[in-house]
Amino acid sequence: MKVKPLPFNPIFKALAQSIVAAIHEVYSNEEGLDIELSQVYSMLGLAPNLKMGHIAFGCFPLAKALRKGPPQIAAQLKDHVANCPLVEEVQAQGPYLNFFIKKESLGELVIAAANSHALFETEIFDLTTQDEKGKKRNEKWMIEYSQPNTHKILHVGHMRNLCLGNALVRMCRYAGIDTSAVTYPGDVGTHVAKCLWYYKFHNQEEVPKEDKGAWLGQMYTKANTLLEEQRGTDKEAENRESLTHILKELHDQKGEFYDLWLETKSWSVELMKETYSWADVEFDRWFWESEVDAPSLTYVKELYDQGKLIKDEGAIGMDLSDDKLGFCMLIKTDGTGLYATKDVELARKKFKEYGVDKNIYVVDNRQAHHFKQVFKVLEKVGFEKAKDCHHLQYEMVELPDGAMSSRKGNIVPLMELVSEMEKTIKENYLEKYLSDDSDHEKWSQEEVDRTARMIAGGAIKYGMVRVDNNRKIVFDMKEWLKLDGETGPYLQYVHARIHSLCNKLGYREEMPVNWELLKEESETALMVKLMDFNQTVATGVQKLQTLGVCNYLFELGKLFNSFYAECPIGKAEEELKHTRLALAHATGEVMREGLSLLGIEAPTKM
RNA sequence: GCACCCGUAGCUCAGCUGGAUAGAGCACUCGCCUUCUAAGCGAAUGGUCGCAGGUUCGAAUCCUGCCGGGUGCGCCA
Repeated sequence: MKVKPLPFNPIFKALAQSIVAAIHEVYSNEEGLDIELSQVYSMLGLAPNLKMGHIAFGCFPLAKALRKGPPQIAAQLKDHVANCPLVEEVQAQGPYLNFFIKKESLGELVIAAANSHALFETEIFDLTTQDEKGKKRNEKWMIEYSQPNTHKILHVGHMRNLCLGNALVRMCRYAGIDTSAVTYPGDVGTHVAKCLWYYKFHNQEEVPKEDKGAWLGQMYTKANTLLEEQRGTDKEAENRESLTHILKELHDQKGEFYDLWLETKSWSVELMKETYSWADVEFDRWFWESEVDAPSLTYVKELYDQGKLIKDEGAIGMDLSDDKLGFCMLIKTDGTGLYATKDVELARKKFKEYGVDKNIYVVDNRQAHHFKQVFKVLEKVGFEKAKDCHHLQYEMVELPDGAMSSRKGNIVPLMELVSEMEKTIKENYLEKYLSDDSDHEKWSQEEVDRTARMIAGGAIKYGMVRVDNNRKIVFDMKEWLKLDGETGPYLQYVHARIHSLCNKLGYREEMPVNWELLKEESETALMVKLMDFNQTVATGVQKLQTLGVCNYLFELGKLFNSFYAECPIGKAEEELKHTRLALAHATGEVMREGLSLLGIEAPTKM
């Protein structure tokens, strides 16, 4: 992505400055020496373990310019870098300069910064771009995610897209990018016709009072089954005729099926909204497929009239074989458009309405070819913004026995997973709080329900975004109901523990602290990890990946749990108690902030 | 046939813009609640990084070929 990382980490920045100065001091006479602060900054990283140091600088990239071995460079720079005010000690270990940072610096610049929230308000990217008048402004991105079809059911497969897109939007916004979140539901097409066909001619059931969207999804599945059964029989032609008739009414926007479409669509939309609300997702704009349908056809016809498209075998499209992308069909022989046609129009609409610098599509990897074609067509017809369109692909969610398909009906409806999980959580963990047992504080039923909801959300969302986008997720209900180990609830538990701890010991930001007292390895490890939070998010935004943040939070959680087990807080001497409490609180703040980037709520007790 | 993705511990996965001894979780085995939430902590076990070459001071990481699995490639979306 276009954004450049800034030297936002004050500790890294000070070290980088110090290293640059040292290089100039030591090698002032050398030729070809042209090293910049940002370069050195980007070469700094956490040391592999605390015995070696806190932050490491590998001298490899300097070796070529200086024509010296990296270990020699490290040894020569060592003494010149030691006077950096934040540094306790520097060691040259082979090709590396390893820095030990003063506890005072870590305490003030990391712990105190997290507790005052200054850490979360740091600008972590160079976000400015220039507008037409040369005026600087922040980058504007658009992320399109969640493209569910109406008249079908939302299942766990849709959750990956939803959780990934939501997390990316939140991460981009955290990073200061002006990001709009948009969705593109499919409310037209043959799937709708099939559903309405079954509903009108074959359904015997009463329309339920509630959950009409899910019920409608079953109509669609039944329609497919019946159409499949009647294939090859004398009904086949009749069915095809009916479907054509329905599609025509939908296209003409009049007739009984059009009215039926409006009504049934609202049932599906209700289900979508319920799901989005559950997922804590909000969209700035809903782009309906029906809304770009007609304009897309008009536009493509214009392109054809301008001679930018060709007719082949009766269909109109663009020959992209020079780009090894085959033929991109845009108008079928029957004169109607396709998916690609609408996406060409939608891209133009997005840039026109929002004037974004980057247009990202979160869509599964089966559409990779489709988007390459669409973007190439846009480029070839002279749409300059085509270069700013980006397909973010991810792998599918499958069931142990293969791919999910609402056509076949072998799916796990999302809300089924949610209720199953909430039930398990209550039974295994929360019901004990309802009793008058003196071991526990008593909770209200409402608190239990709300907490179960948060934890189920944490488990599902974390499960969806913790693996690499390119890796398939095999959904196994049994596995997902286990809530120990690397899971959302593990992270939420850390937050709940910290909250309860701070509550019990009366944490206040103004408590007198002495950072020098944090001598235990688990304390240092936690501080160093906390220092790396913003960098982790920045990298995630650049790579459009969520797993980095997940790994970070899990490691942070583990470090906290070790610290919690090893370092008594309540029983510690007053000054140490306050200092440790500040460290714990800072961890809680980073955990809460990090979870919120993933769209996950952090319960205060569980 | 062509294109893209995946192949790391028994299972699920990190690590991949080359760099310090290949890491987690689950499962299995041991230990830790009269002490701040045991959804936790500690310890032990477990790997020819698919195979073969190449580039490099250095390769799980980059390049080439092969093997195995998945997906896509004109009238669906």
